[in-house]
Amino acid sequence: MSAITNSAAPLAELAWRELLSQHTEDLPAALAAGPVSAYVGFDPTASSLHVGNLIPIMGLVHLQRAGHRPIALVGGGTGMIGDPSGRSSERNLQDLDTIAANAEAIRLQLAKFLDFEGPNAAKLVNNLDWLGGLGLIEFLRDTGKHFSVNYMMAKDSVKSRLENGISYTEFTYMLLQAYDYLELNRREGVTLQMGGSDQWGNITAGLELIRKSKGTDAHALTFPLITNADGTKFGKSTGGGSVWLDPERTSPYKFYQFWMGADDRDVSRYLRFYTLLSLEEITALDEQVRSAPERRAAQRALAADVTARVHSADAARVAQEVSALLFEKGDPRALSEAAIGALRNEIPFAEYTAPETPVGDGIDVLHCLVLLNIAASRGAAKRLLEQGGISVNGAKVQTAMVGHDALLAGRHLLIKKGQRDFGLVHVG
RNA sequence: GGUGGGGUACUCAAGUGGCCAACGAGAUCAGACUGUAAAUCUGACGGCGCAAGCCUUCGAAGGUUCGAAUCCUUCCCCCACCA
Repeated sequence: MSAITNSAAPLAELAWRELLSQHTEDLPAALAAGPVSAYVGFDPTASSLHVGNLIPIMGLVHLQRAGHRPIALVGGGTGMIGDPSGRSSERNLQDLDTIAANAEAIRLQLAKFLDFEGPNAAKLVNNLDWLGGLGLIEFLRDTGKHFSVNYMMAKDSVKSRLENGISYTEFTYMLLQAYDYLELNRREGVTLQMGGSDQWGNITAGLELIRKSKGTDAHALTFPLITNADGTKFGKSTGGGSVWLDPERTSPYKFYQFWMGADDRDVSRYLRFYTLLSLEEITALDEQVRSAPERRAAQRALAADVTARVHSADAARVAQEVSALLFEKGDPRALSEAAIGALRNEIPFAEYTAPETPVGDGIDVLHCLVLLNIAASRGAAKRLLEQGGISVNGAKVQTAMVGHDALLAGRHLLIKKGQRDFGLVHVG
């Protein structure tokens, strides 16, 4: 997969994909000169990466495809400090065990994107390995000495926090990141660090440190911040929660649906960002968005591609089939028992248990909504019902009770909230 | 340590003794319209409850009062300036 083709190619590729924010001037020459080792850092603040991390991951992927060597750094050490970049308030510190567990989980997720075999095999490192045993005196002598406070205060990440306060700990973050870069430069010959555009300041601090301690140059590259056309934050599901790469947190079906829901105005960019489809293929899909937007061909391609990469080709196929079942087939009452069996694994499912104080005869739909976690409380469920937001087996319902005769094959109820939130209940 | 300002629901932000579950905006959810899109309009938006109503909330704990987010006391935290 990673035959060395044209080492300078990734820049051209990143450029047409609109993934370049800024980079150091002589980076093109460095990439053209031969394989380069490049790294991106990931914060182990959660036990899973989310779709917001995909851009830097894809950056590594493109680099590796062009024959360079990608290194993913898990911030087991820096994660205990917290990066002030892009944040308005102080972080909560996390304990060691949590961070170690998170770092390991993230490592496994990254392994899905990068090739760890071959001449330019990817590598995973954890900065706890060198930061953990770093002494304060040593750090101040060798690293702190190279930075003036004036320089540090001029960085955006610090400047924007001066009004509301920033702890000494977070203030020091950029030095630790700089130290990481220097350390990787020494250990692994890394000469390129990449990251989101908010990382520019931290990355250049690293360049500074390498230049001052070793007298050699290194490079920086940043990716643009991703925005949605409607101004909302990228990477939030319709429920407002993050879209995670971990199937336990965000099911493959939900994940697939997240991409299916992409705005027409965004989908072309997302194809460039998050898939490896060629410019020709994407241009063809763009054309389809223009001529037949209602077919959502681009969204389908996007969802299928990303789901397959993050989960598996199988998971993507199942998500696709389930989506077709829920959105494209006519009457749920015609669903076979086998089809319902497949749904059970993909959408929220609950065994029905009668509420403690039954309101009437039959099956209590409000209770089902609570069981399925589709509604937070019975009161919320009731409001949804009153507003006509609830369908059972494809038909709107206005009453809280449905008779047992409504049950589908295998005694199930298919419940829908709004346009696209489904749940399945089995009545024993 | 001193002086002044501030801590209100997911976020921003009104509210200075009863009309406050708390103005408004954003976010979110639902409905109409649609294409699983956008925009627009409508409604909902602390919890429980069919309802009447009950319960919990305005940094924390006490107190005054028939009644407090609003007044008093102590404490915690943030910001600015001064030392």
